[in-house]
Amino acid sequence: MPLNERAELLLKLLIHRYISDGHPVGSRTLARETGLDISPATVRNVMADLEDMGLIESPHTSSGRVPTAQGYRVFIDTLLKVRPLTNDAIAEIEDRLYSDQDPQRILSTATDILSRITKFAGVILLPRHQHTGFKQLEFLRLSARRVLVILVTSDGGVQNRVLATDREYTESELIEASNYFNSTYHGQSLEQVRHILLNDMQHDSDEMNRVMKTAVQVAQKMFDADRVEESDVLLSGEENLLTVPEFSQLGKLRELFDTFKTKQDLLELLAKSMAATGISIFIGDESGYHALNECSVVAAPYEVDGRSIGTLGVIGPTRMDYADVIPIVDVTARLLGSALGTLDSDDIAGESVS
Amino acid sequence: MPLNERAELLLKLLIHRYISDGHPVGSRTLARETGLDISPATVRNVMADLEDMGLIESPHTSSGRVPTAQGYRVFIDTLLKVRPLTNDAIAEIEDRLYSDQDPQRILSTATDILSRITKFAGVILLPRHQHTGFKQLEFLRLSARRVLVILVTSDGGVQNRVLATDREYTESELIEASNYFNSTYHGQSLEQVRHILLNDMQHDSDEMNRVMKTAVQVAQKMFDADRVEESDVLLSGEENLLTVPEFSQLGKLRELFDTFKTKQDLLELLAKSMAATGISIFIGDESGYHALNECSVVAAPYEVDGRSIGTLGVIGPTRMDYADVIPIVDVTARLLGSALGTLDSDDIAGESVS
DNA sequence: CCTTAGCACTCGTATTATCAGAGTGCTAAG
DNA sequence: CTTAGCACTCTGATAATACGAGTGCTAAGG
Repeated sequence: MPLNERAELLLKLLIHRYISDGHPVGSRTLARETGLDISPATVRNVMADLEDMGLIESPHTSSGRVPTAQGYRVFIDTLLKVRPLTNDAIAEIEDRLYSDQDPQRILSTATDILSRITKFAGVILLPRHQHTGFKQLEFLRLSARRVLVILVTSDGGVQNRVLATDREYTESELIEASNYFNSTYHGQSLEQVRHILLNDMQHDSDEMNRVMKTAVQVAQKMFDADRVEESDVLLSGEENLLTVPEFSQLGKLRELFDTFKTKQDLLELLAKSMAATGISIFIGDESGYHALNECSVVAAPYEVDGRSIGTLGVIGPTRMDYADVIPIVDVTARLLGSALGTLDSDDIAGESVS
Repeated sequence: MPLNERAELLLKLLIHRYISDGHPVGSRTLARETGLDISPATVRNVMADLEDMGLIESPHTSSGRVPTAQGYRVFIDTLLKVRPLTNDAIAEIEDRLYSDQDPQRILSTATDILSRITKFAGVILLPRHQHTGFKQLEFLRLSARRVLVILVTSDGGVQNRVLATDREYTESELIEASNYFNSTYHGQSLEQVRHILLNDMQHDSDEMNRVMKTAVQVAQKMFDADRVEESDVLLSGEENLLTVPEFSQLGKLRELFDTFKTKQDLLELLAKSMAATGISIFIGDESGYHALNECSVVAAPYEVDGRSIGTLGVIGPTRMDYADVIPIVDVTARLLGSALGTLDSDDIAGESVS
């Protein structure tokens, strides 16, 4: 069931039209739109075909047609010409991303950029720390039984956590411990470190001296806590969705915001995008999540050193201007990747992970 | 213009009734409600008086009456009997707040508690670090020109920031610097430290050795950055407001969420509450912020060691059940204070701030 | 002087009817 | 295959209507 040229043209025009003014579009309008000398009746025939193929539908017996998720899919995959960003726009994104040194803040800047430019919600799947390198671990004694553990990763990220310890450690024990730890695990990936730690815990503790045990125990706790953490998704600009006419029913909106709050579904969806290469687009119910029924998600992984470490994207109504949104997501992902990469290469020679 | 007993009773009943079902309440309903043998006409006379006093108003010429902001004010100040929390409920809040060691997370748990229980939005003004004590500053060399600065405060809080430095510092310089810094400023309040730092910068640098300068410069940067930071307000449960009938107009809602996003107004409002003692309640436009027109904010400062260090509260529609919300805010503030205080006293003897 | 019954009046809301406009599907002719 | 014509459907706006709830006022009664 290949589309002939005219059907393609009409589908494309219909979607453009629908995206730009949001009303179902009828045969007369569409006939005028083509520029060709073609009558509404003819258009109606073609539209009937498109409807049979499941690409468009009419909300009511007699109002114009509206694209279905499948219609958008065909449109995006085969008909869409994206509208590249101007150099100015690119430079502006770049400026904002490069104006900070702290990876955590850069990431949140990225979602902010996405939501501000698109006027929808920006979302980002934070880097999975398993794939980044271990760089440094420091212990700071806060009080008798509370130790602050600071983990520095090769991408310049810093995490800290206050741990309640089982027994009291002295200042010097902790220093020794961190020295031991840093020299032992230097240059490994976090994933590897975690594995080794697990092993070390299984070997009976006799082989290890007390200091090693200290370090391992404390670090183990830290890694454990890190795994549980579900703050892996950052969202911003949700408020933009309030004024999107598609979401004018408060019930829908509530459902959507609840989904945003738990983040679980978003996380899974973005994980899918990360597994793919390039831009992923989930249209309407394609995502499989009920709350995202009327939403589309445009996402792209961002890479450092040629490896995808996370995904960012935009969540908006299915009726969004893909030609605009796609390049924005694309460019932001690239620039974010290189902004993070820059931090990386800023490391002292010899400390980068192989 | 004092209210006689019957007028008070009627105002109270009217507000209760309005709070519970949201419809303007008329004379017949109210007459029935009293239990007294009183006719609707009599009630109407009283209502007319109350309207003259500005305590109630009718949305339209002929529908029942609704309390005005001023009416709520009188109600809350003189007529309201709060509904204390059950011991179970208190214990539950306590459990959640005490189940964590990290002040940052405890604070965010607090807003979560507020929003979950009240079904409105929870908000918290984070502790003003100026008033807490300085405890420890550590420098960690990340790369040639990037230093991680870790500031530990006496309340157990940890802040870290990556700084790009003007020149390269060696590992040992940094250690010396932090030693110098920690011994010099030990036990001072952050406020004091900041002041001394400012002074130190003004004295011509000749009097200071290089290490001192290092520490001061880096710390100065850190404090500066901290001051600018406007992440002083934490909000949660905004999505609860989506289903509040009062906010069914998307325009209003959008305005509200924008206010939430910038946080500036909330910050000012909560600052007012912190200046007061005990529960503050801002009803409707009393707050002075247009977006909060139809909202009330119930807030209470939380104290550690008898000193208010922040404020938490609930943002909901003016028509909220104050009898429930007030004790929730009150109890949460108290428990949060003591939860944070516990962390404090956990410090090793001699390290607490006088 | 306070209370109350009665009554006319005002609005808001829901229901219904009506009508114009937009669009469709079908048929038959070019 | 295209197109004109036509009957039909459905939406949305507008107006008419009726109804219910509630008010304010007045006048009578305690």
